[in-house]
Amino acid sequence: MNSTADALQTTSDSTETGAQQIRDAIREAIVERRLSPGTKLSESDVGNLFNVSRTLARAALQALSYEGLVSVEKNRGAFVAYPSPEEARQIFAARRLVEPGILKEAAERITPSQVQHLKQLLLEEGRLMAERGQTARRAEIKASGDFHLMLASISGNLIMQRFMEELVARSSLVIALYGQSSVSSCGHAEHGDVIAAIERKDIETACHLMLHHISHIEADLDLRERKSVGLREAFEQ
Amino acid sequence: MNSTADALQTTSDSTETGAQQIRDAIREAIVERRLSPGTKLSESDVGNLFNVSRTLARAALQALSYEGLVSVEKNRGAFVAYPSPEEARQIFAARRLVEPGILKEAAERITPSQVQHLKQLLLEEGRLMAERGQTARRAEIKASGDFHLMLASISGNLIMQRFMEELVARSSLVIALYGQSSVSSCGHAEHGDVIAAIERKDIETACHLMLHHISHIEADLDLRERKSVGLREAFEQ
DNA sequence: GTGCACTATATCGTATACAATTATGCTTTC
DNA sequence: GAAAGCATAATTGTATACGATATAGTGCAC
Repeated sequence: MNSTADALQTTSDSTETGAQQIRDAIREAIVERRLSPGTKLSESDVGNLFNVSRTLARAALQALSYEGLVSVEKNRGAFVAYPSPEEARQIFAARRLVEPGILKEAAERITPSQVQHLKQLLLEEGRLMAERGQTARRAEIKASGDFHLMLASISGNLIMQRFMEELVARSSLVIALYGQSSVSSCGHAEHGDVIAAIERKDIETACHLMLHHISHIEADLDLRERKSVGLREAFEQ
Repeated sequence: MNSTADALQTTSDSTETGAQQIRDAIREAIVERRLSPGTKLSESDVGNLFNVSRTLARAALQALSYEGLVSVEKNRGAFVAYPSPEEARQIFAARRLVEPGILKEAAERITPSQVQHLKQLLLEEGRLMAERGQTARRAEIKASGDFHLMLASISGNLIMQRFMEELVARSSLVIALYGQSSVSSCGHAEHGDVIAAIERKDIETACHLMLHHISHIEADLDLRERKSVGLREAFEQ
């Protein structure tokens, strides 16, 4: 769709196979929180929805399970992932572990035009925050994640880029589940601060700001254990 | 035949679905370098080898492609991944980026019994280095990687653990392709040094040792670009 | 009325079948 | 003899079919 998404595609043949298209469509729905955690994704339903056979639907669901966005239970089916509080903590721990390193790499290689691109993304993010519609909120969620993905892309390491895509997507699920404040992507201003630090080549500060930013997102979550785990099962389909 | 599958399957959970078993078997074969990079993995051949249908073979190959161990080309088939020199550099860059962080986490949480376990792994590694058989060499490769995976496991972060599994597996492919010295897993002594530093809680030194260790592995590679890329295509099936 | 057993239904797991695409080899022509 | 084009074979892409497993609904016994 946008340049970011295109840049993230590693080896995309112009003709993506059917399963990949379905996978991407479902992933987008999950990340934009149109699909709630725990929602059952029946192979037949998915197939019917996209007018393909169960074969392709199944392949797409399998792919999403490798990314941690969908959990497939043997002989029971696929569900939009329902990350546990512990899983949520590990996701943010992983982000704190890798994002400073990615930021360092990115700051060393960044070009002026890429800085402009980052600022543009920030502007777009701010514009969407002002709006009040559902679609605007969804676009805002996406833009907020795109900031982190853009940095990974600038770092030039495709492996870290793919890993960040997974972490950002899973973060979206976690926020959907445990987020408290109405402003889900609270760190808009913090994004700007990071860019500013990058621009004046103050990498050390940029890393610290990034770490605080990630911790702030996590701090907005309510990660207390919910009742019994069995209860979750009762609602997951 | 079954004998092959059984021999490869070390920890066969009865609950694992067929495709997963096949995936694990092929992955092990790739990591232990019984399958060379570029080898064609035809769906029919894989299916016949494991006495299953193409459906399961295809699913297993897809799964391996998500891990970066197999590359599937549309309408052309699956091949054992043939990482480019650039890809190899990115793999090691990623390892340098994440392993110090993992090590820090692990060092903070490690228990005395886990230290013993690490030492035991090191001993096993050394024993295998002394032997001269093909199977010993394969086991050595595995043990060498297991050291890094064990640290990830001790860190307690499942996400980083899975990521490290991918990186270690792909490193094995890279070493198979570009490794020069006969001693492929050269860093046996370095593993010991890292453990020693961990044991005396000198985390800073441990991280530095780990970084050097990773760089040493990479330094043993010959990552100069090979002739034309087209040539590779000529041999890959 | 409660609990258990059994059947019925829906969904997943796997195999097979057919369509689409690519690779191969032969023939033909210059 | 070399190159181009067509026909054939091989392989992948996708759909359908059948068996296996879990869920739920019903009826019976107590």
